[in-house]
Amino acid sequence: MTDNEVDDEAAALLRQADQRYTSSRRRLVAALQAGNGPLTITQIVAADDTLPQSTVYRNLSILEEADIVTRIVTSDDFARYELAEHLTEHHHHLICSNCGDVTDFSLDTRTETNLERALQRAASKARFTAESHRLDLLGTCAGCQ
Amino acid sequence: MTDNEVDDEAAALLRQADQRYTSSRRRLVAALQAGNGPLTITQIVAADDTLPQSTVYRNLSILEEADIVTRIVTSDDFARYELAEHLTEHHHHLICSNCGDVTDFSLDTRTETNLERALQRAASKARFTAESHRLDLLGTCAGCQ
DNA sequence: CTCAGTGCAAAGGATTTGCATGCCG
DNA sequence: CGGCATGCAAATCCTTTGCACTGAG
Repeated sequence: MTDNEVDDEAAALLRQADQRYTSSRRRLVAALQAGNGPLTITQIVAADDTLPQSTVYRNLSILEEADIVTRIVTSDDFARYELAEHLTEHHHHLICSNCGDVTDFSLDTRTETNLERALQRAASKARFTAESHRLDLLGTCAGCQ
Repeated sequence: MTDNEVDDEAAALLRQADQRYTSSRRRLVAALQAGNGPLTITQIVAADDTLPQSTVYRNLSILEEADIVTRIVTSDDFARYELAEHLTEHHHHLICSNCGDVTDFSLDTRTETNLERALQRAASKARFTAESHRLDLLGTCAGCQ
């Protein structure tokens, strides 16, 4: 999905949620598209310091409710946000235990499909209705070696 | 690993970290063994209300540092704690999006091994040193259907 | 004009910490 | 006895909210 398509989709989703696609919200979506992994509020404010923190928090929460962004928590004290999966590609996270930074990666389709199947089996055994899965790799990033 | 073995191992790890295995700490380890998934501070205090919150927080953090317990964050505002992986079995989590509860599950060895390999490939491609992985299934638990 | 969106500053809530007391070694 | 562990209460810090103001339709 190109940047413009994401933009259009975001506009549609917000309209559907009776929300406007304001300048702040556009800039948030743009910031998230620019990052190569989920971003913290601090990182977003640093990248665009015309956005006050409260606006960032408030709008991210609205974008989350409209299913445009997803909120992620890792282990440190900072929530991170990324574009919702249907606006990107299914992917996973490399989480650096040292600096806390998070970047995206993907598995090959074969592995992903097999995993999906195994998870489905495990879920039904526990009478659990699975909606999605989340897979993180913990370790040390290239910069922190 | 039996409960007693866990206890012995915990004692050894604490000694190694120059920490005592006090009564509060024993009770925390016992509480975590009893649960069939990671527990929140609230759940722990509810299960053993002779433990003051501050002691629970403080000791869990010490136990975490001694590599006896692991701290987990899901999406809600409560951290959860479980026994470290080397004191249990490798497992994953079913996270209920409705009630927030977390329970354990495992994958068959075959799937787990293949996954491990695929992750290793992906990690080295990103010059990331992988230490462990974390796999959660999100959805609705049996009780919340 | 109206009303949602904005920005500041103050409030909220999980978690942490200071300090006096108690207890293990 | 000495020092770590404990428990209470106060402090922290990310996050949320109240309120008055601004701007788009």
